[in-house]
Amino acid sequence: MIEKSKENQLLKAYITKHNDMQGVIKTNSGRHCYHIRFKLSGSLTDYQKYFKPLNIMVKESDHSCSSKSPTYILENTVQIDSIPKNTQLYWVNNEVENSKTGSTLFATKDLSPDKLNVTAKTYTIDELIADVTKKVQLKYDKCVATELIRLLNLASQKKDIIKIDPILTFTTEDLKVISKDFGEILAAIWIMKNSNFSKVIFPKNSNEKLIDFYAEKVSINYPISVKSGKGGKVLLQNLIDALNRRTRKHSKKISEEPIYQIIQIVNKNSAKEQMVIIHQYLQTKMIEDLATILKKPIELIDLEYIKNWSNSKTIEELKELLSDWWKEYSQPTKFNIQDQERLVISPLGEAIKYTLNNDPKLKESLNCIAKQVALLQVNVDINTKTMRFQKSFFKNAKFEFGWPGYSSGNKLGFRMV
DNA sequence: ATAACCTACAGAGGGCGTCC
DNA sequence: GGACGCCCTCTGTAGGTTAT
Repeated sequence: MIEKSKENQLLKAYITKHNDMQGVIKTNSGRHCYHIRFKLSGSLTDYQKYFKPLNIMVKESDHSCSSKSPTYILENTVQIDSIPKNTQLYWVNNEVENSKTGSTLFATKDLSPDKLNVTAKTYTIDELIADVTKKVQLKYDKCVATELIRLLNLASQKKDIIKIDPILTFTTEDLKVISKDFGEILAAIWIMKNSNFSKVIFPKNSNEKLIDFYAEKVSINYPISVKSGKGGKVLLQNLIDALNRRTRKHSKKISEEPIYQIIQIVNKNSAKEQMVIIHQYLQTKMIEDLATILKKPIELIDLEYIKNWSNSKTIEELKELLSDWWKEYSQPTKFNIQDQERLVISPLGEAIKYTLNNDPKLKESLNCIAKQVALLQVNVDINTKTMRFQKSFFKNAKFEFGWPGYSSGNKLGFRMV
């Protein structure tokens, strides 16, 4: 394992500078270990060729910095300025064709409306199919483009379950990415056909998080959200942003909602901090019990204290101290960790959604707000043989608090159930 | 420029109810 | 009583943004 050092920091800066000149864009990711991350296509021989002018050689790495993309070691063969000879730095090549897992055809978001350049413009079904067809033909080779175009045309049918015959040649992993990103475009085509919308418009990606597109009927734009597979959670903040965007005549003021204080806590505090503070605000039994274990008054417990406390003990000691508490509320399963506060914060977060969902006032308040935010959620699920669509009206749906979990780093959210 | 933080996207896999 | 599928909990990645 190569640790971060003054020397490889310099090496990273040196490579970054060269990449910038070559137009190779760096991807920011500081996870797991100190490394540099950028895309380079080809094989090891091609990489050697790329790095040769820099007097850097590429080696296979026995340590992996990413489970999706391969890790290599970059090493300078001569001294470069103040970088000593043989300084090593991990490099993650996130070029999609080299992915170890997942799709090897489509990188994350490559098939999204934003990347396909169809945002901020209104489309009828035919216009959308025509434009996306053109974009896909430019971007992918004939085989891939043909299959994607088949999907576009198939989505324009008046049924929920659409048979794909002959079956698709994509792998299951490709199909996940297609469902997730291309699904937004397919859903737009499907909903126009199946709910008599005349046009759709995709907002610019940066603008709206919860709304994937707007569909037009009799000159009114209705917000629509798309989920693929089992669907993810949505941040509470997105709810508020979406509501502030469109003022409704009969909607109550958000600040009068019981959920308002929770939202404030979620907004003002980091993902980890809020898990402590919400428990304190709601005065849960769980935080009382934790206070007993920590031997610290509830109001004096904060993230900093939990960090210091948990990281001053061994994992075995923590298991002994916390096992009853975990058994009562939420059981973590990952123990091979550096950030030992996880063993306290993760259960607090996993448990808080139940506390919130079991509070009728809060849950009703969440539902009241969420129902106003969009017209429809369209679920898309694609496998090699079928494409399934399902629509749910927000006003008839039920919502719950949910949390994507500690390792995601996300704040408290909600989802349609 | 870098490290740390944040967010969108979820998936993996085990428990558990149900069917044969 | 084993197979199967659903559902829930816990775990995860890629890529963008912010603070220093």
